[in-house]
Amino acid sequence: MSDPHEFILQHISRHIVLSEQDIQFFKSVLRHRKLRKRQYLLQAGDVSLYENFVVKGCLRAYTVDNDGTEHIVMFAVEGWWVSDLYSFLTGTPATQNIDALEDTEVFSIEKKDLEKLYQQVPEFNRMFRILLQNAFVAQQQRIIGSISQTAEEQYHSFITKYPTLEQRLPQNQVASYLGLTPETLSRIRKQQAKK
Amino acid sequence: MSDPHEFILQHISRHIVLSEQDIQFFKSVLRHRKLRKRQYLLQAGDVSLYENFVVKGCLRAYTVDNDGTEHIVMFAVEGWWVSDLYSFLTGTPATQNIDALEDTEVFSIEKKDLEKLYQQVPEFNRMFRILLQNAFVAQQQRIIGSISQTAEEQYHSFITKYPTLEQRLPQNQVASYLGLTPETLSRIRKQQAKK
DNA sequence: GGAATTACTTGATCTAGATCAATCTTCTTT
DNA sequence: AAAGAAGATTGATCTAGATCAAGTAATTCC
Repeated sequence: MSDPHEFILQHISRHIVLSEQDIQFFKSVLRHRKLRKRQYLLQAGDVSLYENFVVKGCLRAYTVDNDGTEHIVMFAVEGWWVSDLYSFLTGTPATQNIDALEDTEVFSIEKKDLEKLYQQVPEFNRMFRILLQNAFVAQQQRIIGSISQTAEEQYHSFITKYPTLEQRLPQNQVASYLGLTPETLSRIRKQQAKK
Repeated sequence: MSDPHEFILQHISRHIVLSEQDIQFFKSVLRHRKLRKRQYLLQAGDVSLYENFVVKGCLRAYTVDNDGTEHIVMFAVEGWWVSDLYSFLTGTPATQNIDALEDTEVFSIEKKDLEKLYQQVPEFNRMFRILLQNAFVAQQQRIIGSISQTAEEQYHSFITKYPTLEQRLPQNQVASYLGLTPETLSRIRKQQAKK
């Protein structure tokens, strides 16, 4: 499994079955890239030209508001796809930044190639349909949490849902994902330690 | 366009092209239903057995928290699809309620039929992939708004994004969608009227 | 068409979480 | 291994929006 192609093909085979020919074509559109920790994969203002699959490491997509505060849109670890989808679909400048929280390896697919892929191997429509359904459900839950739960409840949901992420991420990144300040999250953790 | 089948077929033809045979099969899996205002399409606790397309009227999907407060997950007007997707996919009891804010007509597709549809007319994978991409983008924006904007900013974003919905919905429903109390929304509107 | 729900408004008060500030700890990088 | 940067903690204070309460305006429905 040290071969990165092996890893992505495994992932895909969970949802669709590809012929040897399909696999060859798919591999041919993948561009393998390595990012150092803190390196950008996408900067707000540029157009998101690629859909990216994380092979190793961890990325974050985030926006920066008027007073310079970062707000995390999503994390992407091994097996996740990430881009600024709106920018990718429309060709308009990205509002999101994507950078590496750890040294990271990705496969990137260019938009034109992805379109070709959908045509030549329509099964990929099915795969992304399924992945997007799952993302849709997760996002709805995050929205409901965000509008109906206290900070403490949201944090608790987060660690139950993503126990490994919680281990792996700096606390301030989790705070930003939840829409809290690092101070508030620190206090919540202190509280919980008592129990 | 008074024929409801005409309406849904029009919508679908924006994304995919169907043969006469495909159309016949598609129509055969649609169940047309009418709901009175306030009538449930789905109650939390029941399994979401259908994916529903709104032909006429307006639905809301919402959860109810421990103190009985409702939180709106989404609205669905003409041309939108709605279900408790998690329940629909997994067969587990729904956490969401769906009911009618106006007298409403929908087409419902049973899960088994939808699966058959994906098999017999794989183009539907493509269509739902595209619709889900759009939903993904919209939900990301809602999440970012919710964790980074003030109540006033969120309300402003809402009316710019959904001007017709804003007209059509009771104010307290909009408040609930935004995660605000009706009192707060009322005060925001009063503020804005001054300007 | 009038009673009864349901929706909206306005005021007074409260509170969860933000902000500001200072210190401490843990990683990075050389 | 030491210096610097980034992350975490703790305390004091502030504030946006919630809650509680009471009244007014719209709808709904017999």
